[in-house]
Amino acid sequence: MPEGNIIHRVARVHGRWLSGRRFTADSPQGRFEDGARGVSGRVLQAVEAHGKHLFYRFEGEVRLHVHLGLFGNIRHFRSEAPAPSPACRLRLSSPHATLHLSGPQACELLTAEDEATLRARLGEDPLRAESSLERAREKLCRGRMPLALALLDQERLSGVGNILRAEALFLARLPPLLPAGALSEADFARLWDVLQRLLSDASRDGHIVTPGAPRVPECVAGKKRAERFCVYGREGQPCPRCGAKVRRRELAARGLFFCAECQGVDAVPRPRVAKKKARAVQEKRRDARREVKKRTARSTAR
DNA sequence: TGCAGATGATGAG
DNA sequence: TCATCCTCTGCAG
Repeated sequence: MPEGNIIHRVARVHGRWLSGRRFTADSPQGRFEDGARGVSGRVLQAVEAHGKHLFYRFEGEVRLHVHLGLFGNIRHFRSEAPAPSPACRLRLSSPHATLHLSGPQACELLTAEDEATLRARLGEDPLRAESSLERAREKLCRGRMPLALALLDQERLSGVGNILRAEALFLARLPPLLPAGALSEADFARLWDVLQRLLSDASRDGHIVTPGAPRVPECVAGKKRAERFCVYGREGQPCPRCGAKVRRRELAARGLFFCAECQGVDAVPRPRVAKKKARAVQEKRRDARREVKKRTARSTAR
């Protein structure tokens, strides 16, 4: 259930613990047997995160790409590992550490070229050192797509998920339905700053805690996850800033949480997205994805 | 204990 | 826009 912060944390921890170790690999679930054979017996050289994607580089230019999606889960064990669950897609084992990957959306071997193609498609990641505010603004702030949708588009900005979207827009006091192209330079700079802070704190701490959220100290380790947030999952509850009720609405089949008072939602008309243009963009992206898949299939066959 | 919903992405229509 | 993949969590009973 990860957003970019968790992925970066995983990359950091795995890079520290697992790099330099030689792993045997298998697929208890059986759906990644060929890939596991390709990795097995190799030394892990580096682990990198880009947005919500993980890239494991093994000796011999073998690259493992993992995307956890909504359901994916990755567990690591420094001491003796338990038996893997039947859903375990990939198990990486060494005498010092074991990793169990289950339910990923993507678990595949890529060539260097495939990886470069995939990464070229991703937007700026606020947690990556080489990310640039100007490039991020250029990619995010175009067109009439509502800001809340644009933030989840990983080709515009990578690593932001539904929680971060809601919390960042709240902290930056931005209306979620504002057309991305209408965002001013100053507003974008504020949003970028908020995203960087939220992501880096969450990557360090292991969970997102929004500054100003109600009853933060008591709930961090507890079950009431929504109380770590200002608006996400708090529909009908008072906004911690102004006391107005937090609202929820569906946007592209995802729940969007916001405070209409603080974020000036009612002042912004709902944008009309140019359907024909959006469809053309979607088709272009689909073609690009197919091309990567084809190349992956060809390289696996080799 | 069982079930609905979810921190994503993709393909079909 | 909707269905699908797939697993886990939180809540109701």
